[in-house]
Amino acid sequence: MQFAYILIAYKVINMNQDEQNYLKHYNPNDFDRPSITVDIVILTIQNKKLKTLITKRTEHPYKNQTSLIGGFVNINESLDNAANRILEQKGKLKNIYLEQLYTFGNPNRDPRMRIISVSYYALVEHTQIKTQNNLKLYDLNPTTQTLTNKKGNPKTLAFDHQDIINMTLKRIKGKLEYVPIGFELLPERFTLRQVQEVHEIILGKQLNKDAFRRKLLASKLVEATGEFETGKGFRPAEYYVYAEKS
Amino acid sequence: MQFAYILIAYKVINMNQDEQNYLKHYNPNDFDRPSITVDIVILTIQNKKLKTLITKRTEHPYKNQTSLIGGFVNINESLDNAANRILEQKGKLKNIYLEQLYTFGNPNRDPRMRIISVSYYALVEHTQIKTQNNLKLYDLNPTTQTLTNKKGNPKTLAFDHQDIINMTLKRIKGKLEYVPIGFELLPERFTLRQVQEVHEIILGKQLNKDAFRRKLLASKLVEATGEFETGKGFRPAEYYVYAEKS
DNA sequence: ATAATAGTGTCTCTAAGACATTATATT
DNA sequence: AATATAATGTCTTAGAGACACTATTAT
Repeated sequence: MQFAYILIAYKVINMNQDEQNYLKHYNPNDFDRPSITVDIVILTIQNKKLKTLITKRTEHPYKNQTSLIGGFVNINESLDNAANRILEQKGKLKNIYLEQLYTFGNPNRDPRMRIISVSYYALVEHTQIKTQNNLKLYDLNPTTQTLTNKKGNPKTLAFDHQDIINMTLKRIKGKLEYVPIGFELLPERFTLRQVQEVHEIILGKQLNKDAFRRKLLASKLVEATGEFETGKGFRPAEYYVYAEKS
Repeated sequence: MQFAYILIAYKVINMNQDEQNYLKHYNPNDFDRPSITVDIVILTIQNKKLKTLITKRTEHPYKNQTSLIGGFVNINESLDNAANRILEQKGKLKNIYLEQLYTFGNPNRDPRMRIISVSYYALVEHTQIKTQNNLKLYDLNPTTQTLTNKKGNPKTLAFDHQDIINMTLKRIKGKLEYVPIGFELLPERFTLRQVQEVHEIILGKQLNKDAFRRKLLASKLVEATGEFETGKGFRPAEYYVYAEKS
């Protein structure tokens, strides 16, 4: 199934001609190559808890086990495009905050063959998520890094997907410590208290309210709208919007 | 050159038997697959300047142009192992601090075919580097992100290797802002002034001496040895060693 | 003695934390 | 009016920056 081509090296005055010739005779099948997948940790916050969107595998290997949303990278699409496509096709999510995390390449991480996984994490406002048969939100405890279903039962994941989740948590915790990134988890208009809540949930610890507000306002990352909450039995908080750095 | 296998799905009581059967009929050649390389940004500090180890390509594409040290990932080795192997074979460096950076997967980043590059950066003490014909240290200005050779002439890199360098600089600057990571660039015994110099060189700005010392000592990351510099025309500084967090 | 840097001590300034006070909605 | 939280103001505390001063070596 594999052919070996003999490459004849020669020098010509015109380097481009030389290079073109080389490329014409280059056979990509000369080497064994791994397959590439993209796996995505989709995070959201619902009922003041961190959750992640998980699917159930319908095929071998790890059939019927829970796993991250993922799929193979097509030969002609970029990694980011693949992640967005898979997010749309398998996660039913479009235009979502997405960031590349890490590439997992242990030779035995998939029993079928050598598969390298480029992992991403996505942050989504929870109302955008449409759960269905095969697409469920599980609680993710950011401190213990444990996944539990609605009944509170712990869930183990297929492949090395738990490692991917662990690294995601480490990464976003690290980011949160020095820059606020929780806006993608909130609706377009949010109160300062909500931003603090997101940070507290992910970091797993209480934060100082006054200092948090001062720092957030000083960062100029949020902008007051002049609009206020309604329906709460206490003084309404002002709504803010995310002001992308100009 | 590609065969399509027909997979017959059937259920058996013994799931493992079922899965084994599936794997037996699984053909990895059913899909087109990209090739995977590892590319490494090797950084060091010499004569108070940041430098990077660069090679000259002997083959097409980008023949005779400068590029990062890199190579293909073997089908049975992990990404980290591949990086270490390539560092040894092509960079003549062993047991070096190495960290995965980012995975570049633009479909057109290599004119030969689809090649995805998992990039790493390495930090090395400069005396460990053996430069030779095809392996040279070039100055890397951490502010302008420009590469220059000994004569001060700017150098352009093959492929998207300049992007990889840019991201490396961004990453290590970000890391340095909140945690000292420069020890890998220094000899085993170093003075506090040397640590500060490393930070100043990479960040491209002067740092407060008193605050830097206080913070570094408070971090418990360094340990005094009781030994001192000699041969300097002024008060000798004490040597410290890196004390890995216990 | 001089030059040059190491290392320490102290004052100032900034920002985080703690706490008190006022403001404003629903019930 | 009672309640609960929003938002602001002030005091305290911790740490960074600035600066001065002493220590130590080679020349």
